[in-house]
Amino acid sequence: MRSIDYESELNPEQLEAVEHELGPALVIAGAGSGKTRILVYRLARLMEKGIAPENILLLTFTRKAASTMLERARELTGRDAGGVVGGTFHAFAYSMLRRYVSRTPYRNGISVMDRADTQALINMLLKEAFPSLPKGFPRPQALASLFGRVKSFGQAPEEALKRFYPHLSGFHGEILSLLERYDSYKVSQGLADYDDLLVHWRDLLATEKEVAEQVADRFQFVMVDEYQDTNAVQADMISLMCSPHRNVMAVGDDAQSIYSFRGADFRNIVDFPRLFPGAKVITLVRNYRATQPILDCTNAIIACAKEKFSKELLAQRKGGRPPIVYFARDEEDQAGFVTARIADALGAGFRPEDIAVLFRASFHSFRLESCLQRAGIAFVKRGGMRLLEAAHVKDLLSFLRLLANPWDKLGWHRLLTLLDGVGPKTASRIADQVCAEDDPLRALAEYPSKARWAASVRELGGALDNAAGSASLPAAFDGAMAWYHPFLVDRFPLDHPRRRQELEQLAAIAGRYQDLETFLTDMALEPPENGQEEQSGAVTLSTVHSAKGLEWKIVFIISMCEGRFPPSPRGREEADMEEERRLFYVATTRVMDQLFLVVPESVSVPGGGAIPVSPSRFFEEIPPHLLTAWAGDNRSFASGKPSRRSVPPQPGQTGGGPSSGLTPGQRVRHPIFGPGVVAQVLSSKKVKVAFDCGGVKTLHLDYARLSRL
DNA sequence: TTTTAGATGCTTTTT
DNA sequence: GCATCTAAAA
Repeated sequence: MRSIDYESELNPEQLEAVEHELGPALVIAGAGSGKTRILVYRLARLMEKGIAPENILLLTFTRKAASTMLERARELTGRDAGGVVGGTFHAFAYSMLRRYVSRTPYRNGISVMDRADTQALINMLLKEAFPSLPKGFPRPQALASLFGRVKSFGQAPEEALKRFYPHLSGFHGEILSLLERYDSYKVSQGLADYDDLLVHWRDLLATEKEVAEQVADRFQFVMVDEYQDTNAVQADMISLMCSPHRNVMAVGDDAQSIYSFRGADFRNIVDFPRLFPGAKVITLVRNYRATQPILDCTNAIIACAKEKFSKELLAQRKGGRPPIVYFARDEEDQAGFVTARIADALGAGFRPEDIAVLFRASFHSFRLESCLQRAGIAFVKRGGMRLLEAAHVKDLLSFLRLLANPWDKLGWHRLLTLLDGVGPKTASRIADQVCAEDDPLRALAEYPSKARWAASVRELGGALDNAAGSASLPAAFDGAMAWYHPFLVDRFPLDHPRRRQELEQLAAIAGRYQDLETFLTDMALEPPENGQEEQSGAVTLSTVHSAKGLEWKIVFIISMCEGRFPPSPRGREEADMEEERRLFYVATTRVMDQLFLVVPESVSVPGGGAIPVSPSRFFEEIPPHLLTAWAGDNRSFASGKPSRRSVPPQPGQTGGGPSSGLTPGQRVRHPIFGPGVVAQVLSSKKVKVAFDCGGVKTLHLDYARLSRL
């Protein structure tokens, strides 16, 4: 076994956190300050001190984070850390609920619903309650997120409604009764949505003293990662599980709280010392990831946050270059710029894995994706539409789900409506009839009807019945594929080969499972990341949310304009802007060496066409001298020619163009660097400007949007 | 009455 | 691209 020299491998603050043994502790770990390192080393240290792995609980944001940390702890100590229970709050709560299922409202098993199921169920109940939706009543999607919000608030639903949805006050009664029906339906059908897993476990801990004691006894040391993204129910859960021994260490960064839309409240982290009086608070600000010019910028961004634990990151690395800003004419130009710079970097010896492009919302990268494809640059995309949410995957999973639970009306509905001539009405009728039987699968196979769709209905029943009898999960999967394939081709004439491939990927994943139930649960709780995730030789494209906790040498943040990042402020509150700022902070703290901020001057709108947009408001929060404007050519990668930029002169601005008429001494304003004076005219396209904020910049008039003062 | 096709609208972010 | 809405066809 290797002995670890903690003093030399950790800085003093890290060491303090790692050596912490008993009692509550809160570690405020700034971005890049070695947060994972602390958790891993502390895990190792606890085991070294003789704590049994079984007595340690590690709650993380993704299962992957947990398994990575366990693996690293194992490498560090040479001991098996496999006894440590680690995973997401949801997965942990689910496993506990299963253990104590007899004490829960659920009689038999619990199956986990994913978002699509949740949506479908709400839709069904909504239609039952209101055959036609009252005017102004929230739509199914809005209702689903409302329910989630209300339940993760952790208090009486009425209170949550009053607090978060005052504008719906006219419907509160209806919403509450719908919520009640939704909850009781799930219990009666053995279903649980994400929030139910947390809420039921919390309730069990709160009401059954014996359970709480047993759990506290089992998990004597609890570590919580990403504490800033916990919601009220999760905080309750921690408090209930840890109150006997108080050996809980929460690690997080209030500045990186970006999940309030699903009930996370960064005040949890601020309140931790109050929840656990006497908690040791350790703050880590030494940043090992980036260089000071980058951190000056990120510090400036987060300094504008209204509520936070104040801290400034300090670079431990020397040198470095400030972020580079590029103004793109439109999204095509933006894509071309990023592609060209990526090609440059690859040419300069960077590996594709060193590079990432980040954006606020998944669809922002569409243009870039096709541009990269044309350029022959491989990429993987994280975040956005999950494999599981694609229609064809849902179809196939519905088939499998019916094998596990033949009374799953939602599954029936989905499959039956695929059949020619069967719409929602017919599907519901058949589902109701079949579900009343002891063996719904067989009942469908023998479904008596003379309608023109009767044969295809019986065929579906036969396929299901057949697959149900198959020996293994892969065999059942094959059965599902055999039945589904004709529908796949019919429904997706354009891209069914691609979709088929995805289904085969899914089949490969399913092949690793013994048991159908486990497979389905895992799919809901920890969906596979888009296919071959850690694929080497590929640049990463990612939403900012999915980039949390990761780092790259070169990072591009694209679509840095109003309406994209932040998204249109329509009906949004200041609190949302605070979260947007934190999100921007998360994005900028992913970078190690070079950060590019790309600002399109126009973006395309759904109907086709483009509208002009202004740079993101967050630029106003960064002192201009901390940024550099891109001064090189933008070679359009596809054509190999410099892209010709003809920016139409905008009101109050000098257009690009040779006759910009700027002369030394002229006062100008730059959207980012602010006011300044022209120091020297280098060519018809280039001028040197001395900015009032200090700093002389050479600006390319095609790129810089200078306005005369 | 039910189904379907065709148009429209609308897109944060995720366990 | 997807889900929902609307108007025409079975």
